[in-house]
Amino acid sequence: MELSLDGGDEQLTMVGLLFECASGLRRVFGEQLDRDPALSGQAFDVLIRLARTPEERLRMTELAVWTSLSPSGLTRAVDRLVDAGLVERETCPEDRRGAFAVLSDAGRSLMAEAVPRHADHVRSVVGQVLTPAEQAELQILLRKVRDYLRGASPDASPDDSPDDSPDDSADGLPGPCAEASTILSCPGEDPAP
Amino acid sequence: MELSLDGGDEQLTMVGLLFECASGLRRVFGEQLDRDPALSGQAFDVLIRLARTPEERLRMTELAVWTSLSPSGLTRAVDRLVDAGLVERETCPEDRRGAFAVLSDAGRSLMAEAVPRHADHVRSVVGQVLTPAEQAELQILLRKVRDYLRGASPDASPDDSPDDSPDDSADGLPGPCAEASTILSCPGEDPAP
DNA sequence: GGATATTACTTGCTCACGCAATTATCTGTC
DNA sequence: GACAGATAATTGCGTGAGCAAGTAATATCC
Repeated sequence: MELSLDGGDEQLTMVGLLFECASGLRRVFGEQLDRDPALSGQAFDVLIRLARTPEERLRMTELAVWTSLSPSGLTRAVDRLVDAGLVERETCPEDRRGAFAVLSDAGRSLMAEAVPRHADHVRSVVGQVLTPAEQAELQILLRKVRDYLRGASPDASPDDSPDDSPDDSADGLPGPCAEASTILSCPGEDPAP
Repeated sequence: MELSLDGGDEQLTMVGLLFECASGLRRVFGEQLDRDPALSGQAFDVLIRLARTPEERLRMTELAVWTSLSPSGLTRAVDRLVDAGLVERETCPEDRRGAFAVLSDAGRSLMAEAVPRHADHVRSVVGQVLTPAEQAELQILLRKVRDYLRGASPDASPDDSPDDSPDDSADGLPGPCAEASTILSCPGEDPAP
């Protein structure tokens, strides 16, 4: 049985390619990042997210969304970073259930050194594969997918909150800028200044 | 310090978006697949790879590459599938070190039911986000990235293996279909083989 | 022909992640 | 003001993944 090969599964193929690219890039960049002693790819992901936030602090929940981690996963990740001295926890005065993860001085200076190096690496790799025009095109397409996924996040049930319509731009997430997670982006401004 | 926000990091942003898309899609499709008992996203990935191979059998090493898994990771994954009765191990007569993973009858019939359903789901999601033209474009771009990563896998020297051409039919793998891993396979942030 | 290196896979160990349950706090209703 | 329900984060537990080391068979070299 041939299970519909050929061109009948363009979408399946596309998704497969996307997964393959993600894991390949993670490997390539992870290897580079791990040259810094205590800087796994995951750690870098969390740290750059903080570094690129106005006051270098984010609520745990928000950080979890940006890093595509579950709440518990983020708790452990931050635990490790706190142990490593790169991040500090701070309780939220307005809502005492909440906690901020804040970049420490050590974290800031580590990132000041690591980010440009990593960015150069990424630039060089991407530059070898795609022309600037292609890069721009790919970014647009991926952003469409990402925006859709943000909206469809919780569950595609008809019974829940009105925030999952496919075209909305206000899905309860951080600011207008809404950028990529894992390795970068530019969180515009804070939701609740 | 602001760590070069703004438009200076287009490539970094792009890679971040790609990671975010991958993990979002993995979540969405994984949820659906897990409705089948004993069909994790990872399992599906291995199985579809086998199902789409001419004789429904692949050497462990090859399968590891296609699924973006480490050799040990694949060994365990196949162990689970063997326990579940979906795959069988077969020793290679020409090279007695080697082993084939072969789709079992149960595996074949499971996939015969699961693949079309999954493909419909993927089609429907992708169709909601991208026009056919955009899908085609995205696929082309991702394939470029994937092909580069295949070459850069072991060591990033410019003269890589003649592995597979853009339409991949020449990498010793399933002929005309030869596509990406299909669902899932995120090896976290660790370097592979 | 026999020692050495290489390849193909497996096993031991450790660790990161997600799910489910838990604790503490906030919100809403009466 | 007190109780029910929702929300933020953490912890217990199980699982899947990678690295390093181990085993077996093959390839290479003298």
